[in-house]
Amino acid sequence: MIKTEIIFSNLKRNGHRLTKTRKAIVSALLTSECPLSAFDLKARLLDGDVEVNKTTVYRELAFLVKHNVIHEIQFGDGKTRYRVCPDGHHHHAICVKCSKVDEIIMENDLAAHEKKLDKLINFKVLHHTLEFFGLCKACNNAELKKRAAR
Amino acid sequence: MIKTEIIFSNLKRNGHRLTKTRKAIVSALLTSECPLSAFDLKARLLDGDVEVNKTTVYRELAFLVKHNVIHEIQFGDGKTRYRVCPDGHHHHAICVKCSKVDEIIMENDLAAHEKKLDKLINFKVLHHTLEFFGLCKACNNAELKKRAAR
DNA sequence: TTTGCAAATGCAACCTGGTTGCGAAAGAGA
DNA sequence: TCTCTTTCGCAACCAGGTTGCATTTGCAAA
Ligand SMILES: [Mn+2]
Ligand SMILES: [Mn+2]
Ligand SMILES: [Zn+2]
Ligand SMILES: [Zn+2]
Repeated sequence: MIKTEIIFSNLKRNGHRLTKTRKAIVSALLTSECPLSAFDLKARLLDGDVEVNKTTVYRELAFLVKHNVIHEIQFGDGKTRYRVCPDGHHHHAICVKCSKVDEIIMENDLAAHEKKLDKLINFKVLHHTLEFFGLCKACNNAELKKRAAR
Repeated sequence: MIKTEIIFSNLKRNGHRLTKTRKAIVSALLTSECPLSAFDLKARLLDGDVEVNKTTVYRELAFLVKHNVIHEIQFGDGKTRYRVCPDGHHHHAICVKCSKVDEIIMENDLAAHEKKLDKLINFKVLHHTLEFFGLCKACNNAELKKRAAR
């Protein structure tokens, strides 16, 4: 069974409706290579001939977050982005040129640092965010080429 | 020479004016125990009988960021916060209850991880953000007491 | 000390991302 | 098909932040 079907049947099983908006948003987020903002999403739905009001988009996103289907990501540019909940915790490598986003999974995450925080200042970590900003392969190559041409 | 004087004389030396707003904002950020939003700042200036228009606050903050006196911090709640540039790179431990913010300096930061990113996916890291969200000592103690009382 | 000018300020209007109230439309089980 | 909710669209709203423009102010040269 593909991921879309799993999500849809879980929602159904929990007594939620499968509206065209709901299906379209989940599908769009599943097929997107990077997290989407509400605005991005609205545009994408329109590409697939599903016209939805922005209020509906926001409400549907809130619904899907509440039911653990998707989650929010903040890149600090004032726009909340969304993606389908991944199987595990991870971070992001965000290209400052083209905005491409890669998921980063760390073998030994920051558990040791979190324990240290507890010991040193009695701070009990509930969660953390770690984002890397820089140049993706393509953008870095482009940059190098430009520099070589001079 | 105290930090305030160093900052003021640097600004002066670079041909910038020392307006009452500028001095008040730098002083407020220097004495604040945590990063302040534009709104927080405006309120604090008013406490010190310095009334400033919000536009002026934003413009002054932009000026100070541009001249490396302060820098922005994003905690993902839609408000940009500001603090005086610290001497080095660091992270934050943010209490989800009382919003207290502690600076965290890591002995061996994430340089190894950044190198790995380069090797594995050719991503050139320019900078990163790492924030820990959880309960500060006081809030955690309060929580424990509450639970014990039941 | 006065004067001249660029830098800084206040105000009103604007922008963007996101939210709310409410009546109308549409899922889905009976 | 009927009925009960959930969901939808619309218009109005809110918060954080920005812009254009006319006025004021810091400060240094005269
Ligand atoms: Mn992690
Ligand atoms: Mn670091
Ligand atoms: Zn890129
Ligand atoms: Zn706290």
